[in-house]
Amino acid sequence: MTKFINQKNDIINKLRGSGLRPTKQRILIAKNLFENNRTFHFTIDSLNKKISKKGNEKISLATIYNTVEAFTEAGYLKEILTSKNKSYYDTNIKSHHHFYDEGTKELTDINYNQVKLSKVPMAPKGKKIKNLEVVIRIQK
Amino acid sequence: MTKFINQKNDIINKLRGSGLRPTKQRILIAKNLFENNRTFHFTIDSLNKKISKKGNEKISLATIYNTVEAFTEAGYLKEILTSKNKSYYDTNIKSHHHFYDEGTKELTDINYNQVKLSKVPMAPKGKKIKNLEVVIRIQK
DNA sequence: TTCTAGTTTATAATTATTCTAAACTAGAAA
DNA sequence: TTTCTAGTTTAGAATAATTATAAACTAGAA
Repeated sequence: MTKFINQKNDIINKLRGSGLRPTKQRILIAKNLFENNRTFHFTIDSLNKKISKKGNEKISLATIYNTVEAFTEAGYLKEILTSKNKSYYDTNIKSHHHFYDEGTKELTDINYNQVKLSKVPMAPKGKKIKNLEVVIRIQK
Repeated sequence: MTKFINQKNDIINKLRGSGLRPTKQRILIAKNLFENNRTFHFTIDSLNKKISKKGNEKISLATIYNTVEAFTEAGYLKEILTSKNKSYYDTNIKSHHHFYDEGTKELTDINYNQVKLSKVPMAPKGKKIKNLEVVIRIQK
C-alpha cells in the first residue's frame, strides 16, 4: 500500500520537477512511462497507443508531445540517437549503450559494464561532457 | 590532368558500384559529394542548395533522395545518428566518433585515435558488428 | 539508329511535428 | 467553499521531411 502512495508521490515529484503542474492527463502519461518493471524505448505514437489501448480516455497528441519534451529536458527521459526520422525516447536514463541493427533498424540496450573505454577526448572549450554512449552497428 | 580523369572514373565507379547508371544528374550529385578536399556532414536540403547555388541546372529532390540513399546502401556515405527528425549524412565513411552538442544540436567529428575501447560486447547471435561509434554528448 | 529498361521530374500523398486559439481547470487567495 | 486567473488541453490547421506516382525522357545494348 505504501508502495503505491510512494509511486504516486514519485510521479507528482517528477512532474513538479519538470516544471509541470500535475494534471489528470500528465499523471496518466507519467504512470505509463514510469510505473513499469522494465525500462523501454518508445515513440510519441507508440506511447499514445499504449495509453489509449488500456481503455483510458484519450489524450491529445499535443499534450503527449509537450509532456514528453518536458520530461526529457528535466532528465527523466532520454532521447535516443537514431538515423530514423522520428523521435525515439528511452525510459532508461542511466548511461548505457546500444546495438543498432541496420537491417531492421532496431535498437537494443547494451549493459553499461559490457563496454569499457580506455581513452576519451577532452570536451571542446567551454563545454563539458554530459554523457557518453557507444552505438554498435550490427548486420546479418 | 590524369588527376581529373581519375576523379571522373572514380565517380563513375562509385555510381556503378551502387547499382546506378551514370546519368548527368547523378554525376553532378556525386561530384558535389566526393570531389572535395574535406569530408563533411549534410542533409538532403543542404546538398540540394549546394548544387543549385553553383548555377547548375537544378535536380529534382526525388533524384537527390534516391541517389543519396543508393550511395548510403553501397557504403559510400554514412547516415549519422542524431535526435533530430531529418536525415544527416557524412561523407566520412571511416570509423570515427562524434561530439553531439545538446544545446545547438550540432555534431562535430572526433578523430578515431582520440578514443580507445578496452572492452566491447559480442554481437547478438546471427549478427556481426559492422562498425562502432562513440557519441559524446556535451553541453555548456 | 532504334528500342526499351531504367531514370527524371513535377506534383500529390503521407507522416511526424509544431502552432493556434478557444474552452477548460488546478490551486492560490478571498 | 467559492472565485478567479494563469496555466493547460484540445482539435484542427500549418509546416516540414520524406515517399509515391505516373508521364516524359535517355543511356546504352543490339
